[in-house]
Amino acid sequence: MLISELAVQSGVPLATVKFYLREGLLAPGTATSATRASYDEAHVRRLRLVRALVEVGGLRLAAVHEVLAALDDPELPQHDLLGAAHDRLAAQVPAVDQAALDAADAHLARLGWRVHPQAPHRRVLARALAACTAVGHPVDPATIDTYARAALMVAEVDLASVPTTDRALAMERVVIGTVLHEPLLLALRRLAQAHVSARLAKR
Amino acid sequence: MLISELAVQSGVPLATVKFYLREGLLAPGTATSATRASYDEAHVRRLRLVRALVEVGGLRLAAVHEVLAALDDPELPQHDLLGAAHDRLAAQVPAVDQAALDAADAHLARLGWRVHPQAPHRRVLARALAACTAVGHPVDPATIDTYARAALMVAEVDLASVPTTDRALAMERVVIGTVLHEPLLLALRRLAQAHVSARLAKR
DNA sequence: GGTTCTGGATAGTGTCACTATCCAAGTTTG
DNA sequence: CAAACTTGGATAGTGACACTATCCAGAACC
Repeated sequence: MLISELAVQSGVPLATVKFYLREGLLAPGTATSATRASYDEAHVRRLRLVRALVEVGGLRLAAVHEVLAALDDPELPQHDLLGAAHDRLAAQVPAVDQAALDAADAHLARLGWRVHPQAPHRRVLARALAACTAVGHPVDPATIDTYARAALMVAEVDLASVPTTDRALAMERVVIGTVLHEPLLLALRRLAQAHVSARLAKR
Repeated sequence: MLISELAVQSGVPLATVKFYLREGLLAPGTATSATRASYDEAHVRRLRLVRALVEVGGLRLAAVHEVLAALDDPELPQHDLLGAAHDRLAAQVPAVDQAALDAADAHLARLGWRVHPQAPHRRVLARALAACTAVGHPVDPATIDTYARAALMVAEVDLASVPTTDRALAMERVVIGTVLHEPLLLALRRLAQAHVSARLAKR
């Protein structure tokens, strides 16, 4: 497949395909001559994945880069596939002050969740909690508990659906499950809010 | 309070406070002379809200504008406070093709959720589902059902925590609950994934 | 043999969220 | 009272980001 066909197939403008090649988000095709290269289905898939991560997942290209590096890394230990994906997805989360982190850890301890102390999402949690407090609407522990139960339900189906046989497929599933299912969950939450709200209004 | 004090109090650079005033994200202070104005606690609160929405909620300033307009609109009907907030939060979601929308509606119908056909989150859901399918990992209905149950749990505590007496406070709660609790839920989901993953590895 | 397409290089665009500078008018301080 | 500072308002500049456009010389198809 020529680069122009790749562009058409994937629905990505040619100029953008070239840009992704330059940025290393897409592997070069196999050169068939000095001025020609051929691309295959794998390139189409990769291109679609990049677009999905950017447009639906809201990732920036630097994050996409990290994710793709993880996908393509054959050295990545099978057992910490998820941790690797998470680290690469939240690498750029800014530092938070110790008090906020302690508050987040207190919740995690209450929930009985053992997570790696370097897990970047501890910081995300801490930031979110601190922000709610800062605007005068602190999150109460009972609310956290409900959110946590919901999160646990979701996490269980997420991990259950990861194939155990094919490593490459598992890796891809983890990434897609983590990134592309987020808007899914958020959309469902807002729709559920609308549903519950309508239900309440009817009574 | 002078503008320079407001900047210090809120932790926002003076140049940025001026910028927000220009953009209409912050109400002008009450002029005490031709070259002086005074600001109060309400300005500090508003400034903190704007920063939280931007930094933690990831909203762009145009969306913050919409949200603040809703917060400040005394005409807004009490009963559809949530709908108004949602519409303003997802106004710029691009259109999706009919097939994707139909797929999303099929799920909603199965769940028995009655939502307004103009709810912008139907489109968000449709986009997310379509993206998963496009990259070769379609979401199966059982997964959606679990996500939906989790979303419903969360939505119920969200709405239960909205005060019914103070309209202004209720409005603020809806906005904060919708926007600032999102990173909370996402962080908890990822932490839950790590927790479940560790639990599985131990066996 | 002329049009079309290639990879590679370079430069330009538009959006976004600030950030910096300047100003004349007014206020505080010594 | 004068020097130094601060004010609101206007205007312009910055830097990150994700493209998008143009140009090129050398193939390749027809």
